[in-house]
Amino acid sequence: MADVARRAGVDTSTVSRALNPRTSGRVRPETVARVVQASEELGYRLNVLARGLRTQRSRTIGMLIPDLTNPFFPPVVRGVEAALDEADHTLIVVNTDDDIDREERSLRTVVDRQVDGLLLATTHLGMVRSAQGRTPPPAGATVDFGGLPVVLVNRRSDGDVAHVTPDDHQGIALVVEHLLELGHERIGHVAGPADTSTGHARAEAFEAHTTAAGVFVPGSVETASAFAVEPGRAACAALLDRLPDLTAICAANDLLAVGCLSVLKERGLRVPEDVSLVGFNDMPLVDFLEPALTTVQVPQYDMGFRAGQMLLGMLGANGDSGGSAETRVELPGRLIVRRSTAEPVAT
Amino acid sequence: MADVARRAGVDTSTVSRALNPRTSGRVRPETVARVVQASEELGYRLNVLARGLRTQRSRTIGMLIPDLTNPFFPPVVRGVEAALDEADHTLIVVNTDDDIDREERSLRTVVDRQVDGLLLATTHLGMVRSAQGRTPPPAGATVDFGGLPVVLVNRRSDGDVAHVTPDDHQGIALVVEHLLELGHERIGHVAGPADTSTGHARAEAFEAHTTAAGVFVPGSVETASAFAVEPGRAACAALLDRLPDLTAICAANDLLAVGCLSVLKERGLRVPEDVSLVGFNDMPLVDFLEPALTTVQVPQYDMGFRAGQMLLGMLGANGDSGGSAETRVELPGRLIVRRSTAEPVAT
DNA sequence: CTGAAAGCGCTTACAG
DNA sequence: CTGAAAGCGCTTACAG
Repeated sequence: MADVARRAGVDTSTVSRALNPRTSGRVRPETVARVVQASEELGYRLNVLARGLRTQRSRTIGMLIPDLTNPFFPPVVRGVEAALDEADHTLIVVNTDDDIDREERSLRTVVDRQVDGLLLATTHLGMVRSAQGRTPPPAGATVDFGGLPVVLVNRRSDGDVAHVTPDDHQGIALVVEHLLELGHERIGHVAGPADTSTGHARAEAFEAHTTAAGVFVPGSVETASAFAVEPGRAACAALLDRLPDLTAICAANDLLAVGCLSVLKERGLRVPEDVSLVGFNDMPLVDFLEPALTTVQVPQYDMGFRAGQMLLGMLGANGDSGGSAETRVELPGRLIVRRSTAEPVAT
Repeated sequence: MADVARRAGVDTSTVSRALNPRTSGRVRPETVARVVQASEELGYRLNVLARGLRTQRSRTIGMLIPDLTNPFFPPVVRGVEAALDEADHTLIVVNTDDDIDREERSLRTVVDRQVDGLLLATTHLGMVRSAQGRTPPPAGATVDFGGLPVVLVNRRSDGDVAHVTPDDHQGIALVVEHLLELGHERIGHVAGPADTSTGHARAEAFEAHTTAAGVFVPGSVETASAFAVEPGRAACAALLDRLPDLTAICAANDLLAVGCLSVLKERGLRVPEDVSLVGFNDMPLVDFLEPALTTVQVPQYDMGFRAGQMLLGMLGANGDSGGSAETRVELPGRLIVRRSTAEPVAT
C-alpha cells in the first residue's frame, strides 16, 4: 500500500479511502483514478487480515458441522457460501465428528480466528445455550465464546437462538398423507436419535399425524441409535419383530431407509408390494436404488443460504438494510414420489 | 494481552514469549507460571490474525475444489483437515463449480486471505502453470499468485507441480485383470472428460492394459462429457450402439457407472448376467445399488492427508523435519468385488 | 479533499 | 531472563 501511495503521489490514508468503495466518494475523482491506476500497475491487493485487525471485523464466518462426509451437508455448505459471498465474507467449515470434545476444540479454533459469527449444524445443543451465556453451561459444555452471533442450521434449540431448519412437521405430514391416501393404516416409524432435534421432531410429528388420522399403532416408533444405515437395519428389524403386519415404514432419513430396505429384502419382503418405504432428504443416488426411494426433498441449499443471510443480517453486513428480521425459519419440504410406495396389497 | 501482562506484572513481550511453546524456554519457569495463570484467569486467547500479520504466516491453507457436493471430495477434505490440524493450521475450502472464472475468483479470495499455500483439486490445469509462473499464462489463465506453494490433489499437471492422485493405471489394471480372469474379452470403457487428468489417465490405462492382454477392441472407448450420471447414460448408449456385443463395461467413475447401469436395464440387459459393470471410487450407497457395484476404492482420506502433509512440508511447518521430500505421490486403489461383475454367459 | 498520527494485537531483534 | 521499541498492513478520527 505504501508503494501504491508513493506511485500515486499521495498518502497511504488516501489510498485506503480511494480504494474503499464506502469512502471513495470523499476523495477527488482524479485522485481516485490515479490511485486505482497505480494499484493496478503494481498488482496491489488489500491485505484483508490487516484490515480485519484494524476494523475488528474479520469478515469471516465459522461453521461447525458434524460430518462433511454425510451427503446432507455439502449442499447446505454451498448455500451458506453463496450467501456469504454476496456480502464478501469467507467461510471456515470445521468437522466435529459429532463428538463433544471435538466440538469444543473446533469452536475454539474458529473463534480464535476471530470469526464474526457462527453457524452451528452440530448436535450438542447444550453448547449453544452456553454460547449465548444465557444459562450456566450444562455439564460438558464449558466453551464460552462471548456473545458472538450464532444461527443454528438444521437444529433447533430450546433457548431462543436463531435457526433455520427443515419443517419436519410439514415433511412428515406429507409422508403420512401420502401413505394414508394409498390406503395404509399400519405404519411404522424408524426414528432418528432422540437427542437430535430433527430425530425428535420427526418422531413427534409422526405420532401427531398418525394419531390425528386415527391410525397410530402403539409401539410403531423405533428409535435408531444414529442416522446411518446400520442403525436403520437394527431399528427396522426390531420394529418388524414387534409388529410384523406393518404395511408401510416411514424412516426419519434416507440412510435409515436404506437400512430398512436391506432388512426388508433380507426377510423376503418386497418393496413396495409387501411394505411401502419412505425416506427423508432425497440424498444422491437414492433415485437409483431398487426400488427408487420415495422421499422428502429438503431444500438444503436454501437452508444454508437463508442461514447465511440471517447471520449476515445480525452482523448488519448484508445489503438489504430493512430486510425481514425473521429469526426462526422452517423450510417446507417436497414429497418426491418414486417406486418404493404403493397401495398395500389386500389380505 | 496487555491485561495479562498487567496482571502477571510483566511486559507484553514476556507474555508473548511465555505463551509461545517455542520461546517459553527462554523465560524463567516461575514467570511462565505466573503468565499462564494470569492468562487462564482472564480467559485470554491469542489473536491468531494479529500474530499472522506480524509473522507473515497466516497458518491458513486455501483449497479449491470443483464441487463439494460431489461425494468424492468430502473425504479428501477431511483428510486435509486432519493433516493441517496436527500442525495447527486452518483450511479454507472454496467451490469453483468447475468454472474457470469462478476458479480465478476463488483463487483471489483465498490468496487475499493470505493463505500460506494452496491445495488445488480443480480442473483447469492451465491455471497451475500460471500460478507457478513458469510459462506465460495460457489463454484464460491470468491469475498470478506469486510463488505460493501448491500441491495438486486428484490432478496431475504437465509441469513439475507437486501432486497426490489416485494411481489410475494401477486401479484400471485391477479392473481389467478382474474382468479378464472372469473370462471377458470384449470390454468397453466409458471414459471421463479428456481434459481432466483423471479421465485421461484412466482411458489411457484402459487402452494400455487391454492392448497388453490382446483384447483391446477398436472403438471400445467412449468419452463422457462430464463425470455425472446423465453423461454416463449418453456415453454408454453410444458405446452399446456401436458395439452391441460387449460383455463388460469399465466406467471411469461410479456416477458414470450408474448411468451405464440405468441404460443397461432400460435395454433389458441384465447386470451382471449379460454385461458386467465396474465403477471407480466406491462412493456412498453404491453398495446398495441393484446389483451392488463392483468398483475401485480410492483412498480419498489418505489422499487429502498426504496432500496436506506434503504442503506443510513445503512450508517447513510440519513436525518431522527430515521427512521424505516426495513431491509426486500416486496412491493405489483396492478392487471391491460386489455383484455387478460375473463370468460372461457362454454364447 | 488530503495528510499526519495513532492504534488494532501481536512478535522479535536489540539492549541490558 | 526481561523490557522497550519498532513494525506487520491496514483504517479512521482529527486537523487543516
